[in-house]
Amino acid sequence: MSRQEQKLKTRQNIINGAFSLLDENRSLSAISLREVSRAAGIAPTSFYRHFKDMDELGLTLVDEAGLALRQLMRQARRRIASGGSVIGTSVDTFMEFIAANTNVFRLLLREHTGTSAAYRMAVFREIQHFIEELTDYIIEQQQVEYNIANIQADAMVRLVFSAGAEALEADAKLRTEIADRVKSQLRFIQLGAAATLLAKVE
Amino acid sequence: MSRQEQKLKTRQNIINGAFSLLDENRSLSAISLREVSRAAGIAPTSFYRHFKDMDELGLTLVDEAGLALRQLMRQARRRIASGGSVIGTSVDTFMEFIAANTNVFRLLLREHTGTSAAYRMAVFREIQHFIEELTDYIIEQQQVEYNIANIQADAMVRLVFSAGAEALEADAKLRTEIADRVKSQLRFIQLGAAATLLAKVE
DNA sequence: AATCTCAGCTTACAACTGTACGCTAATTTA
DNA sequence: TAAATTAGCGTACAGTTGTAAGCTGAGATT
Repeated sequence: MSRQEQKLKTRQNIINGAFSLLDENRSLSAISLREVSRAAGIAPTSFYRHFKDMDELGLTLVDEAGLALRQLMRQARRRIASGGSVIGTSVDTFMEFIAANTNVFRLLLREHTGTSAAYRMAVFREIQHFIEELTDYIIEQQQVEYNIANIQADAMVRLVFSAGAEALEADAKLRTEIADRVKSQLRFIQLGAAATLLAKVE
Repeated sequence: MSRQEQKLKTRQNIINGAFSLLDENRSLSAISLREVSRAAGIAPTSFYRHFKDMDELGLTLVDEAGLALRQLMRQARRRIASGGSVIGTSVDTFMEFIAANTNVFRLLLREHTGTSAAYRMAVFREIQHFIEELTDYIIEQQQVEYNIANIQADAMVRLVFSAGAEALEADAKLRTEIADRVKSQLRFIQLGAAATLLAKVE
């Protein structure tokens, strides 16, 4: 194996090791450089050959999580395109994502309100990106003006994320209840936004 | 001063000291027993005369925060009763609360998705309580059935909390923008819920 | 083949943590 | 007044942390 390949592999070991430590009771600020190194199978000081410090690793992890989020959005669209209700399919896809990428979602959720301003802003940017994509989609689908679509998308994303947070700790049965509830809530918003639009046209 | 009085005072010093440490970059799990003791002006080991461990102190802090939340609800009601729009007044009162009790709100927000299951559940209960109160209020005001009122209240509380999180890091100008946006979102939900109700009646 | 580069290692240290143990001094109780 | 209780203190210890310093050996370059 070439030197470059080996280095990339170790880097990935560090990233995977870090994600594996981010379970239900550890946040980024609670995992130590030494732990991550241990999980990656390297000496603590070797960590510095790959990342300046834990903050740099943390931002890398947030980036990876954002990437996963964008893939999620693409998958939801694909499913809707091949015939599915927009709200129902989106929420179901999101819930599946959470179940399959628990630690990734938890990272976003936790660092969104976490103790590092840099992480908070990084997560904030990823979520804003998500909202913007949804805004475009709503404009396209419902022919609404940007402002209303954006407010609507913002509310929807916040509710879905909040429901996701609750779903993280719920069993299968409770999860479908949570999913049903958030679907109702998204419909309320859709209806309300449409009504507001009509009122403006009059 | 009697022994009992002194003890209560020291206990309060510990609680206040802990709150003062919970600024924008420290969570409950990130403040140490020694720091809290230092802030309270006692020796580290004296801490144990008041709390079994940091977890017990943490739960006490969450309780205090929940108390503040209930007072907030009462104040909003009073203001609405003396002539104010429900949504506008509620949001404004909430935003004032956040500005005046930043660390209290931050505690709730952070521990809601934090690393301790016990804290998460404690905060969850406080928020549920908040949602229940709002549900009753909506039923009373809008004569809606429980189920719809509860889903509506749930969405409203989640959006307001989420907006509050954003407001924590915003300047005055951005804060009013956030407040305006969340007001629009709450109106969407109100309209949507009402429309859903009508559809059911038909 | 000789030299350079560099990922990873070992050792070391100062700083901080929670908490066990036993003491003191002052209030409370008998 | 004598005895009991207890809030708070000082000392001590083992465990963890980040990271500085310098070495090694193998891949890369010339």
